[in-house]
Amino acid sequence: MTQTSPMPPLLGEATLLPSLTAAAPHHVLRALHAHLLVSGRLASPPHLAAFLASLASSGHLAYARLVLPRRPATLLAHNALLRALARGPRPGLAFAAFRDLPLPPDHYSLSFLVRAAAALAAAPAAAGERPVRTEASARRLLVAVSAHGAAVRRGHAADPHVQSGVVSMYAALGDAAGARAAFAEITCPDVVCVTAMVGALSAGGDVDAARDLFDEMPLRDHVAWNAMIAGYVHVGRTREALRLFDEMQSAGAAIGEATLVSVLTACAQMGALDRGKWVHWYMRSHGMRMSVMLGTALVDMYSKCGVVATAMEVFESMGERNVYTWTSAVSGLAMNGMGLECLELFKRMESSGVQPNGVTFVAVLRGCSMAGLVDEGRTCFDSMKDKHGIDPWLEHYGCMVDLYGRAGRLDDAINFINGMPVEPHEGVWGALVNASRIHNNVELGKHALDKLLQIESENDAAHVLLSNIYAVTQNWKGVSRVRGMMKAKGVKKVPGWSAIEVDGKVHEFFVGGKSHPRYKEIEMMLAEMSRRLRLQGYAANTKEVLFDIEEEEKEDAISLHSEKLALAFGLIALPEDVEIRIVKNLRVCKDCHDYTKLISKVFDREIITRDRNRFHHFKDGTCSCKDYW
DNA sequence: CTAGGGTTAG
Repeated sequence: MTQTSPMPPLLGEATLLPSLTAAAPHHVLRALHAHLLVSGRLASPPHLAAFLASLASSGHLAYARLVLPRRPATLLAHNALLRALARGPRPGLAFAAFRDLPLPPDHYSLSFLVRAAAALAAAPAAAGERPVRTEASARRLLVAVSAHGAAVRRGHAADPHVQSGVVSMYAALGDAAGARAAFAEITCPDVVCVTAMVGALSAGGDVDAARDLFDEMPLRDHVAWNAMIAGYVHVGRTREALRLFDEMQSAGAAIGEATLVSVLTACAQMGALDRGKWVHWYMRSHGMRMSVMLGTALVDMYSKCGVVATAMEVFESMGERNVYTWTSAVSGLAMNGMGLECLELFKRMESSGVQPNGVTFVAVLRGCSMAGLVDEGRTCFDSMKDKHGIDPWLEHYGCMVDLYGRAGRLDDAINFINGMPVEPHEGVWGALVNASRIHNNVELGKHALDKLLQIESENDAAHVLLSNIYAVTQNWKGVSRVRGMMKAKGVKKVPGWSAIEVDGKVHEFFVGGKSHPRYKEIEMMLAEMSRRLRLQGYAANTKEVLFDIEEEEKEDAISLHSEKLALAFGLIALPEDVEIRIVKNLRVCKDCHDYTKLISKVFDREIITRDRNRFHHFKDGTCSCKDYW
């Protein structure tokens, strides 16, 4: 190395600054430090600032605190540190740094402080802690208010960067009123502030207000579009999300990763495989990098559309995976009934170095329970605390009851409930109800339903089930009592629907719905289906089971569950060599399940139904769930 | 040297 300039050529300006802002291992940071010292660049405020940020984001805070006081205090350096802390894993540290500032803070300092408060508010509960309203959340509110207060006191509350931060900070806290109030203070909000408010309103569930604001925006950039699309996805209004995405493309806004992640989430929710595949194609044809988030969203979309093989291909192709990625894949295998593969993947995750979290355990426990892997599930549950230090949530207890109950080990399920260190919640009793249903234990079912209704007096499905039990056991007084209870409490059944995608368009069917433009054909097909099933000896059957879910309301005895309408439409509208994919919002009832199995055989079609809980892959007269759901 | 949008379960 020849030294022709006063600066050593080890690292040129072009490579030095970017490498300074990124997180790096300790030995690299030491080398950088030495380099900066020798070259004299540690005296340059931008270099010092970048170096401090790099130290902080690499977690070497003590190191940063050692370097900082030896240099003349500049806000530039201190702000860089604040910024890194605010974006780091422990945003609370930014508050300590703010308190210890040797100079009066400027609008940069305040914007970072507000960001730190927002990050703190949004921070998921500590590992193992079930997300609940605690003193911790009250403290977060105080912190947020104090950050906002500091901005006001220091006279920086009118800075646009601070303002947008304040709005999204209240949104992160779930304080929609706070966000509205802060937004109302802004005399002339710019695009960024309005976008923050669109996000805040969506997060608060008021998407329509968000949309009004969005429509009034004089100028919408791609982030504003993304915020609005995400808002719709967030509340499950997926069709509106996709429609807005179409408008976004027509408007010529830049489609980026965030957009596609939201679009994929929408496709996953509605089971729109064709649109999901289109996004995948779009990514490839535009040379987009398969980032962790995009890859995860793809794995999730393919899983929720029942195409596990492709989900796994994407998963395997990813260079980097985080908890979300692994959990998506584990959960995808679980809901498609692939218990052994699910367990195997979970073990791979454990050795991959990515720590599973509570959600991962919900997924793997569900996988075990779907496949009847009782002992394996128990081992997972025990390892959660012993090996991973995660305290079980109520959801995990519910999974365990489901695991024992489904396998017919009702005594174990009851003993497990009795041994719980916390009060069982609705999910636990719901799992016991379901187990009683599967194993035809009316007494236990009634007991569990009573408990469930004590906790969730408005639970529509529980009422329906209880009434069904009474009906099947010919207790008509019981039936009318439950009906009366429902009326008195104003409990309404959730309307059932089934959806099917044809040529990229999602068609929805409701019970007894005759509004579809091709209803005449559907009706004829239904008649044809009945005729051919009768030849196979099928008779509508609900007598054999003591009580069935029948979550979906029929208007009268002859009308059909929405699922059968969708199935008939699929038989008409899809080519013969294509599998029929149905998504429904409730669980499949026994009759529809039997019916679909036979249709798959008689019509020689593969049928894939996603219900509220899981997938059913019907082929040749059998179902992947082994009649066990 | 700032700001706004995005991924896992139920």
